Amino acid sequence: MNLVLGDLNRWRLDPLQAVAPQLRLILRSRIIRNDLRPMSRLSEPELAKHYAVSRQPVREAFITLVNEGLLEIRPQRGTFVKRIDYQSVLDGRFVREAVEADIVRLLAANPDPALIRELRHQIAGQADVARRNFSHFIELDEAFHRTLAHAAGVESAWEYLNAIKSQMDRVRFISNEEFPVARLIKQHETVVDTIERSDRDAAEQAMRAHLREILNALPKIQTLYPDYFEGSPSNPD
Amino acid sequence: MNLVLGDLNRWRLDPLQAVAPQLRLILRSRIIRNDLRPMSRLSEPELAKHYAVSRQPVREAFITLVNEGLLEIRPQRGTFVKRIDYQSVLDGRFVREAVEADIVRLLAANPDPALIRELRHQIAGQADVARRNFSHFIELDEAFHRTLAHAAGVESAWEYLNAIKSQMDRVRFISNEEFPVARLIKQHETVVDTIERSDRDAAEQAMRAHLREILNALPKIQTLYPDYFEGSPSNPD
DNA sequence: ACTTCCCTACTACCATACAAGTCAACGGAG
DNA sequence: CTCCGTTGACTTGTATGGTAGTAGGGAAGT
Repeated sequence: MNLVLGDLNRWRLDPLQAVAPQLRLILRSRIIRNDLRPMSRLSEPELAKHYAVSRQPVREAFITLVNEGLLEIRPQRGTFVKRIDYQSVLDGRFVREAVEADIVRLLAANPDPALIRELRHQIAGQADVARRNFSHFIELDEAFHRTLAHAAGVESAWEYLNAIKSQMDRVRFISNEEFPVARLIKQHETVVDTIERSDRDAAEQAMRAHLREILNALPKIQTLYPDYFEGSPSNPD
Repeated sequence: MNLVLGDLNRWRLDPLQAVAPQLRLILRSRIIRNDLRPMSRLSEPELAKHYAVSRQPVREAFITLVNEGLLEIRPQRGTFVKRIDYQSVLDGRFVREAVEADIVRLLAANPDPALIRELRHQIAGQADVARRNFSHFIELDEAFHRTLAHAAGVESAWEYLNAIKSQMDRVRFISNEEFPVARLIKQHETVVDTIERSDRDAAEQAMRAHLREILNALPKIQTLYPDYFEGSPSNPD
């Protein structure tokens, strides 16, 4: 069985920069976007040949992706795209809710008009691309939440949440139909509104409700694509 | 200038397991315990020779430690123990406060007598080793907080916080004198008491107060050891 | 028909060699 | 003495070969 190459060659390597980090980004993106599917096999030599590099940088990219929970290396057996750990998604969502609830509380305590304007501007952009380009919407969604963290003065806190966001985004890319984009945007608006009128409790609740949205979609998706998950109720491994 | 080897050879490598992960754990532990100090240089070939392995596994261990924010590889220049990013410690603490506040709220909503007993047992152990062995106390402290996460059903959430804990522990190991262990243990007791009597707000506040304790020590330590930090007010890089 | 063993084709892991960039010391020119 | 270019000993990054372990298929034995 050979590797699922797809349109892998859309990506180009910059010969001036180190190869391993570039491969890391490429593979990471492809896994999150479900272009490389769970349990599919990644062959070190095959990828190396395809990019005309040696096996070593490929291997180093693999190692970093193992640390991010996206790959699984089974020694002397092979390297595979990790299935999505159901419980980890739930727990990651829990972490995000806790952190971002505190963030909006901070912001609502002392609303900054410039920030409100910026957020409203971003939301307008989200509405623009809403249905057309789901992948683009996720980027804008990422930017929105990152802006909140930045405004609260805890931007590096957001870095800590990257691995969490990755797993949640994987779920979204498996089946974007399950995510009511219009509603998500409405929730963004509610968050901004409550911050603007300095209603800390309402802002916190709005953010918590927003981040619980995935709880509606997750079970459906797990039922539709059970093979993509592990550690789930119906697939306890 | 050569590497600070110290009593590096206290550690032994198990020839049956892969070398790179073992090196990763050894180096990680030495960095967190401030045995390898910020900005000190780590030489790939020197470490390789010392452990009688090749450069490759050493290099792979380095890469994982870069991802954990403990090392910094400057290409063609050298590999150095990263200085502690002041803002990252603050933001990491912020994340922990948010998450663990929600955790104890969950636990207080439905207190489990068996859990309360277990936690009290752990606290007794903490008091035992309190002054004698600071390193051991930190391990028990880690176990305490992990037990809370486990009981709340979000143990894998705790995994996401590991990198945060690492940086905070580095601060503690730089100068353990600044940390009033007796008070920390008292705060643990307060957390357990409030959970037991199902006082959610009090439990949350107790945990938040507990995790703000490092805010007292951090500025002092930064003043005493400015070279160990970067991104701090007085050392803005 | 079923089990056991071996052989082959893989794999990840490690060792070694090579390439390319960095930096400091040295030495000669002005 | 000062300045600048060169050199050479470092560094990390990449390439490639070798080793041990795994899995699967087929042959031999029960």
